[in-house]
This record gives sequence, C-alpha cells and structure tokens, in this order.
Amino acid sequence: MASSPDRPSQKTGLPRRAPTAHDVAALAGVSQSAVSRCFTPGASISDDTRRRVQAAAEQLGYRPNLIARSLIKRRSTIIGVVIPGLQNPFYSSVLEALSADLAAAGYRILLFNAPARGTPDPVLDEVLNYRVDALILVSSTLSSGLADECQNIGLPVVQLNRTAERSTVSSVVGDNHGGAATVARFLLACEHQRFAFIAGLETASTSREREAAFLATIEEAGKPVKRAVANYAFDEAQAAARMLLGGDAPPDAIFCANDYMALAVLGVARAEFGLTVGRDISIAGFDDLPMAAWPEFSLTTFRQPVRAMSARAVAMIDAQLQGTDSGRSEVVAGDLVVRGSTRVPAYGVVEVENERVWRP
Amino acid sequence: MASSPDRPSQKTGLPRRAPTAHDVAALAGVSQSAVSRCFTPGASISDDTRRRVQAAAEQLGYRPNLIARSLIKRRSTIIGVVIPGLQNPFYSSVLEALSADLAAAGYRILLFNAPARGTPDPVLDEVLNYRVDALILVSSTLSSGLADECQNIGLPVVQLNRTAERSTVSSVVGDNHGGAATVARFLLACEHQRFAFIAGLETASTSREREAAFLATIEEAGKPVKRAVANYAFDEAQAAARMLLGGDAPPDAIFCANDYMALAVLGVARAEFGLTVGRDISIAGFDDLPMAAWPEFSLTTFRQPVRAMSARAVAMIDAQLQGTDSGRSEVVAGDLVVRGSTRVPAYGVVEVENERVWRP
DNA sequence: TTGAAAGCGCTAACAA
DNA sequence: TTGTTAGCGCTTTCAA
Repeated sequence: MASSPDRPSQKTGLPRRAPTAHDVAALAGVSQSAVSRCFTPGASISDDTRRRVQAAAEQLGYRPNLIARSLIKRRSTIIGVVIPGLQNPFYSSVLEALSADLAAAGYRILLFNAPARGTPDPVLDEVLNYRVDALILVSSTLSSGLADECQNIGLPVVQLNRTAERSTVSSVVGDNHGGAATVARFLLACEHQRFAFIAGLETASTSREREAAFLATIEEAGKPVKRAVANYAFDEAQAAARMLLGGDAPPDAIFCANDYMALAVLGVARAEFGLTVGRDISIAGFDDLPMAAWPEFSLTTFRQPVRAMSARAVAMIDAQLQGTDSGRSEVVAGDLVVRGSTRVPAYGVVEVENERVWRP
Repeated sequence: MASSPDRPSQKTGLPRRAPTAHDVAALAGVSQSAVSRCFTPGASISDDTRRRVQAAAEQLGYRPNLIARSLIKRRSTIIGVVIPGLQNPFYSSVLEALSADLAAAGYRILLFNAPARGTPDPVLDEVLNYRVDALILVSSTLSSGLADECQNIGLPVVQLNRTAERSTVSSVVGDNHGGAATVARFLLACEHQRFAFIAGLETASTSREREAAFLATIEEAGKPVKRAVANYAFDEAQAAARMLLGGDAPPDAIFCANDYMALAVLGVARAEFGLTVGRDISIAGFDDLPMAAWPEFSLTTFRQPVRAMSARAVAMIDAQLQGTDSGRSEVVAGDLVVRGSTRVPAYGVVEVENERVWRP
C-alpha cells in the first residue's frame, strides 16, 4: 500500500483525508465502481462482491461522500429553508413540521434564519450557491426578488404562509381572508360594539389580507374599528394594547393578526388594566399556537393547520422536482377555535373532536 | 459557441444546467482559471480581466458552485446541528442563537431535528455523509455513539447543553449543579417544608445533574423530597403535577428540571387545584425562557444564558477547526431570577438590571 | 498575470 | 456482473 489513509496530507494543510471509495476498492480487491454500486440501491452487483465491499468499508469507516455525489447527480437532496425569527412559536412549529416532512421525503434542511424585519440579509443571496434542490420561503415580508430569481433560473420555490403580488411563484397559505372574516362575524355575533385590529408587519401579505377582510366585515356591519400596528413583535403588541385600552372609548373586542401578539395583548389587558378577558373584553388571534390552548391563555383563534401546510409545501416541491409542476397557489382551510378569551355567541358553536369551533 | 447554456441536457434527464465557470470563461474570452481567480478573494488577477469576467458572469447569471468548491477544498462551510423538538422554546432560542453566531462566522446550518425521545434516528447517521465541517449536538439524551464517532474520525464536535460520561467530546453547559443547588437553598430560605422535584428525561445529563444537586441540598437540610418523572414533556409534566398535588401531604415547593415543564405545572396548580402560586405554593424552573417573564407566568427560574452558550460553542468549533483545540468542557454561569411564582426569602434578593436575582 | 493540466470523490455510460 | 473511462464544476499547482 502506498500510504495509510490516516496520514494527514503533507503538502497541503488540508484536513485529514477520509477514506474514499478508492481506498475501499483497493482493500476489497475490486474496482472503485464496484464500491459505488454497493452503495447504490438497485445497482447490479453480486452478493459476494457486496459482502467484500461492505467488510472493507466497515473496516475503514468509509462513508460515501454526498458532496461528490451531488456534484455529479446535480441533486443535493438539500432544501433551503428561509424562515424568520423563531421566537414566535408558529415558526418553530412550521420548521419542525417541515423538518419532519422533508426528512421523510429524503431531504435535509439548509437553514437560513432571517430576521423578520430590516434589510434582506446578504447571506440569503448565498443560498443559491449551495445548489439546494429547492427553496422554501417561510417569511412574512411581501416582496422578495429572491423568489422570482429562483423561478427564473428554474429552481423550485414554494412560499409558505406568504404570497407575493405580481409573482407566479407557488405558495401555500392559510385562509387569511376567510379566517379573518369569520373572526369578525364571530365577534359581531358576540354583540361587541367597539372593535380594534392589531396589525403585524404592514409589508406582510398575511397581515394585510387579514386586516382587509376583518375591517371590511366589521364596517359592513356599521361598527367602528380602530387599528394599530405592532409588526408581529411582542413588545410592540403590548404597547399597542396599552394605547388602545388606555384611550377614549376603548374597544371591547380586539382581533390580533397573529396569536403571538394576542398573547401579549392578553397579558396587558389582565395585568395592567385589570380586565377579565372573555367577559369585559374579547381577544382573538390567528394561528392557534400550541400555547393558545394553555389554561393561562385559553385563546380563541383561527387555526392555521401547520402540519397540513407543511405537507402541501413539500408535495409541491416534490411535484416541481418531478417536473409535474402542479398548481400555483393553495389555500389550506382552517377553523375558528372557540376558547375562553372571547365571549361565546348565542349560535354556531359546535363541538368537534373535544374542541369547540364556530360554524354558524 | 457549441451550445446555449439554457438548453436542457438532452442525453441525461438531469435538471437544466446552470452556467459554469467554463461558460463564463468562454464568453469573457479568458481561461476558466481566470474565472476562478475572479471569485477568489486575494487571488492574483488584473483589473481588466476581473472586469471582463464580472461582466460575463453577470450576463450569464453565474454563481460559483459551492458544492464543487467544497469537494476540492474539503471544507463545506456547513455545520451540522442536531437538535431535539422545537416545541420547547429553549431549543428555539438555542437554534436562533446558533444560527446568528454561525452565520456571522461564515457558516451555514444543516439542520437535523431529532425527536427528543425514542430510537436514535437513522437519518442522524447520514449527517456525516454530507461532509459537514463540524457538528453541534444540542440534545438531551446522554449516550450517543455519534459524538465519539466524530471525535474518532477527526470531525470537530461540540455538545451544547449536554455532557456524556466517559467521553472526551467538548461541551458547553449551563451550571446545572450550581443552579439546582441554588434553587434548593432559595426554596429552603423561603421556609418551605415539603419539596418535590420533577425530572426530565432520566437519560439526560441535564436532568440528572439538576436532580442530584437539588435532592442533595434539600436532604442535607433534613426536609422531605418527592420525585416524579415527566420526560421534559408538557403533558407528562401536567400529569406529574396532578399526581403530586392530588396526593397525601402535597408539596409546597416544586422544582422542575426545566421551565417548559414548570409552565405546565403552574397551569395545573392554578386551574385544577385553585392554588395561588407564589403564596400557597412555590414553583421554580430552569432555563429562563422568554415566556417565563410574561405576567401570566412570572416564573422564578435559574437562567441559562443562551446567547453566551451559543457563542462559546461556536468559538470552540472555530478553535477546533483552526487546530488550536481548546479546553474540553465549559460551564456557563447563570443567575436565579426571582419572580412571582415563588415566595420571596427574607434575604439575598438583589436588583440587577431591572431584575431581581438571588445572591445570598 | 495568465493558461494548461491535474485532480477533489463520485456516478454513469460503455465494453468486456 | 464487472472494470474502464469520462466527466460533474471547481481550485491549485506549475510553466509560460
């Protein structure tokens, strides 16, 4: 043998070389392509050869180099996932679901945790250099040249929980319009009189769609609606709540563009204004975080079915990779889950699987 | 020109070919190595050549293929991160911190979201095939051949928030022993009489170390301690709370191995047993989740400084990659943050940066 | 400063 | 079923 595979390379200062298929082939006394075949499911190889290769591979601690494989196959089995801050548990849940679904489909996640606000990270641009097989954009902000750029170069992209106007990029979203309208009708059915909406990021399609539907429905009923912006941030939501509840003619019903903000508002209403939530005031959110069901919050909220959304996104990625490019945009239906943070209307509440939902 | 770079390859059914350095070179009328130099910081190249290459690259939409670069440099600038379920916000915070710190250091994250319990995922084994530059193991369970295997093949590994006995693998942990002992002394100072500890996973070093220190300190004081196991799971923590509070001589002080379980216990104590937490009973946790400070919980807890832990882990990775292999194991100090979920002892509480901490 | 040439570790024709 | 051969797209000597 020429050299021990353990020897650090001498000329270059590069990291110690891991055993290659070539090393294994030499030890097993077969060709290097035989080694490749041994690690290729469905390849044509005899039992005898396979055993010898496996033995040699084990002895050397050989692992097929997926980087080299990617290069030649032009498939990395890596999916880039761009997702905003994980402080909001909704995104944690989404990431967890994506991780599970993508792993099941044989993909890994290259993670780009972009701040929700502020300038688009230059790091993001780099995602394409890694030759990911596809990109999943779970972000709140509307415009992103990134999505269109991918589309142009033929890289499959799916937007999750966001849409972009003037864009043909595929997307999977919850029922922002229907959900927010349902919440509005629900709060009207509770016979509330003064409404408020707390918006997330004004550049986010989610917040804009929810706001449009909510305001339209309330105004149609001839009731007043106030509005505040809290950018999907916890502390800004607290500030918005103080502003609304401390002002003239405070609202008796607040709809927040997501649960995370609703939890902040709930805390302020109770701890700082001494309100009994669900009686003095109704507070509703959007998402149905796991936490929303905790007794401390018991938050009425329109559910976004995270698992279903993740599954659809992965399916769309798969379809695009197969070339069977499916439809452009999908809306995943949800339900208004009725809990203790709102009054209960006189009609429409039904029990489904140990939960109360509103289906008038 | 022989062929348009846009043409899908005809013989193979492979994805459309992205422009390569070769294409750029042809268009710019230079050699392919000139293109490489243009994208290599500090390489020797004339301004004229650089400009021509840049123009050609832009026209073609060329992006250096990092996969090919990795193959040759034996560096992927990708770090594998193995982390359990993100339902526990502690792990979300850790992942977010790691993501920021690694990005700042020029690394990307290949994410492996392993279930906290159950059989070690076979997917995990695959992480090494991607030729990540290093591995960060943020997991709770004790034994993992993975860490040692990496160590053996010379791959830098750092364990975050866990240690393994009989292992030389580097680790960064919070002050499990000191923290739990401090919580014990704190609850004793509150003059509690009947104590309980709710353990996480019995295979997790975190839970074991916290339990050992807590129990030793309480027993030293001659007080009784009960014990339940909830495996770091929310619903199991609820069940444990029901068991403890519904039994004979229920505890008047409960220390949970982490905040996530403490929040579950808090809810049960209040909603199901009608207890006023912080008066009838003291409940303390470990981690200091962002949520612990919310008014609904106001949880007294021993803080694990996530940002500092992440920074240390990344520094250790860097050191190992530079070859300047630093120390093996680090303990990051924390503080006992005093809030409303416990009684307040007669001494030792001091105000630090708008927070009350216990420093007797 | 430049180009030619030799690989990085692997897969995929093609013959044998 | 096998081995041989030709690359995947890039970096890096080595001469020129």
